[in-house]
Order: sequence, then structure tokens, then C-alpha cells
Amino acid sequence: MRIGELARRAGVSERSLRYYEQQGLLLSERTPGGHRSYGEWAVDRVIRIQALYAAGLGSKKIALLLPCMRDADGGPTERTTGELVEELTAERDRIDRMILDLVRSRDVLDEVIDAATAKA
Amino acid sequence: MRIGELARRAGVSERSLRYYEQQGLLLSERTPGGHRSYGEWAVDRVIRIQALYAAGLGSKKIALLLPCMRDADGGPTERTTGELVEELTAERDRIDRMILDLVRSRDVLDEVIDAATAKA
DNA sequence: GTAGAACTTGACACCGGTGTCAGATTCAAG
DNA sequence: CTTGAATCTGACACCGGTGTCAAGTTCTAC
Repeated sequence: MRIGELARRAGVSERSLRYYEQQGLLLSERTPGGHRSYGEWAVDRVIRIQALYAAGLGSKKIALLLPCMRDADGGPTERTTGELVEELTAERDRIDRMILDLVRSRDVLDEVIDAATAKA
Repeated sequence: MRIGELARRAGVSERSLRYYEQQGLLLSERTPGGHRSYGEWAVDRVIRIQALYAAGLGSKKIALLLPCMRDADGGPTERTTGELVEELTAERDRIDRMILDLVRSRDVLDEVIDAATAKA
């Protein structure tokens, strides 16, 4: 499939897909004319990339992490090095804290919403 | 207390505190010489502001939301308008989705970490 | 009074993923 | 062919909370 379809199916812009490729997160075959061409595996990968971005990871960390993930994209599943494990653990802990903060903020919002809704 | 102590106790920079004030999120008394002075309530408020920022809300939304929160700061707890409730509900749903994404990303990280750790 | 820490305002820069525009090229269908 | 849609590369801008520096003022303790 080509970039337009991938963008639509993965729910991101074409701009972002080209950016991901530039960051080394997403490979593409090329047609003789230079247009990008993707296999089915690309959809899942892009969605995963999005999730990691949303989790606050930067391109570099994601680039290190992706090859270590056993996936449907048949990647080589590289050996995770000790140093990387440390970084990933730090990221996981950061995400855990972020989740706690978010839950609290959501509860605060719920409280306000409930108070306003049940003001009957 | 003054800005330095507040910054230390709330875990943010003085820069941020001045910015919050500029955005109308944090009031301060002033000494005759113009230095900011805060009561104890400020610590909780700043922490709450931080949590909302971390949840992806912008200054304007937070400014609308803060007066509606019943708190230890003795704020007037303004009436939440219908329009605001809609916005807040949208924010809450967005945060919910964000939490789900984060949990999934964290689980992915855990998987990679476990795989690398238990490779014995 | 006086020294040094703390505070003031104002300005400039950054980050990094994304939007968007321009101009050129390619693809697919008639 | 030809034509219109799709894609290509490259560049510029944005956002918005925060870091940081500069020059000046205030506070506090001796």
C-alpha cells in the first residue's frame, strides 16, 4: 500500500509518516519512480509508534526500542542491551507516575463535572 | 512564604510560578517592596496546576477549571457553566484515552524489559 | 549601613512533532 | 498521449511551558 492509504488506516498524517521514516522508525520500499510502498505490517507499527510518542518517548528512544519488540512485522528482535534496559525501566517508571497523575486529574475533572451536573 | 520557598515545596521553578501568575492561575500578595507572598494554600494549588498541565490541559482551560474546584484554598467555587462542562467532559474523555494508551505502552515496555531480564 | 542573598521585570531561545505551502515528479486511467 | 490525483523533497512556522541571562531593586542579618 502507499502512503496515503497507510496514513488513513493508521490515523496519522502523511507528514508524520515521512517524519517517522526520517527518524529511522519506519522503513519503506520504493517504487521505481521513488514512491513509498508499505506492507500490511506497517499499520500496526505506525499505531505502536503513535502510542509511544503519546507516552512521551522521543524519537531516539523509540528507535532503540522498536527493534527489541517481538512483533508481527517480523523484525529481527534484537538483543536488548543492559544500558537500554535501564533507560526503558526509567521510562516505564516515568509512565507509571504519569498514569497516576492522569488518573488524579481525571478524577478531579469528574468531580467538577458531577458537581455541575447533579446540581439539580 | 515567598516564591523561593513555594518553588521548593511545590517542586517547580520560580519561572513557572511567575508564569502561572501571568496566566491568571495563581494569585499572590505583594510586600511593600513588590515581592510576592503566598499563603499555605498555594502549595496545593501549584501541585494541582502541575497535574493539570501534565494531563495536557492548556493554561486557558486550567484557568476556567480552577475556580470551579472546591478546595482548601477557600476559593469561591464558581458555578460551572454548561459550555464548560462540555469542554471538561471532552478533556476527561481525552485523558481516559491517554491513560489507556499509556497503560498499553507501559505494558509493551514491561514486556521488553522482562524478556531482556529473564533471558538467563 | 552594608554586604550578599533573594527577588523583580523583560527578553530571547529551545524543543520536537506536526501543519502547510511550493514546485517538481510519478502513477493510473481514459 | 494526456490529464488529474497522488506522491516526492525541502523549507518555514507554530505552539507553549520552561530555561536562562541581564540589570536593577528589596530584603535580612550583622
